Amino acid sequence: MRIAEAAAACGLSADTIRYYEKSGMLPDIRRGGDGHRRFSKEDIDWMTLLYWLRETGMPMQQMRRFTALAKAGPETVAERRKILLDHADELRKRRDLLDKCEAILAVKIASYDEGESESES
Amino acid sequence: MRIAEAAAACGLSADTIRYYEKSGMLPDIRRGGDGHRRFSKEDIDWMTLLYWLRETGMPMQQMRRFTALAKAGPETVAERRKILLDHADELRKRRDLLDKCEAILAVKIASYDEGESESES
DNA sequence: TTGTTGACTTGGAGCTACTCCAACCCACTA
DNA sequence: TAGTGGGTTGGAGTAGCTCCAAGTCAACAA
Repeated sequence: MRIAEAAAACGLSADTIRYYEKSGMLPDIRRGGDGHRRFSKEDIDWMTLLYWLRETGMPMQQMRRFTALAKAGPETVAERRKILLDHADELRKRRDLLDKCEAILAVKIASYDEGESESES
Repeated sequence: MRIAEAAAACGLSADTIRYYEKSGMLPDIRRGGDGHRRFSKEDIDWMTLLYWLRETGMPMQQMRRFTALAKAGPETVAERRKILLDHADELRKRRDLLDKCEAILAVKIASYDEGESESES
């Protein structure tokens, strides 16, 4: 699979995929005789996971660590598992944040509705 | 109120407050005779709102627009209200994203638990 | 055979939203 | 008078992309 198709499949842009490769966040990607990247099913799965991790704010440093562990072999599963568990924890915190902000916005919007042409806060 | 106290009160760092001022995202901040910024209760309220908007991913451009409207006077309340409503919508989308990612992580973690020393994906 | 097109390559510049730092100023206390 | 603790500005550095120029290569059309 070429980079354009891979990008469509995993959600990352072609530019981002190249950037992630340079930054050591991808497994070693095969090249065709033309020097172009060829992505396997496993590569796509990996990038799809990275897409979700990024989309929900995992820092690149952690993604790099995660990739390094995956490259190192199956004996690193425990640490990889912990990284994902920690991230799931982060997600819950972020959701709480969103909820709190939603409440604040609701109050602010309500103040616009009431005050209408008098409050300036 | 000086900048350190203001930072503690609104959640933004002193550096970020200065940066936001330079970038036109704050109302005009008073200065004391020493040239130092003095923040009013209203300034703090404004920055606290910005803190939440940023924390939940509102782009600076939109915050600038929002500030410009607030400076322009009460006849802009309708548009300000719309900005906040739109952002509340964004928050809901982001929460859906978080939920989806949590589900994906759960599957991945489960695969680590089962495969334990055989799956490599 | 010779363009032309289209997908890819690399390296590097530009962007957002900070964050940190150097160099400086001023008020106050010991 | 020296030191400390606040603040000031301007500018450099960072993360994580995103875009672009210049080039390569394969395939197809005239």
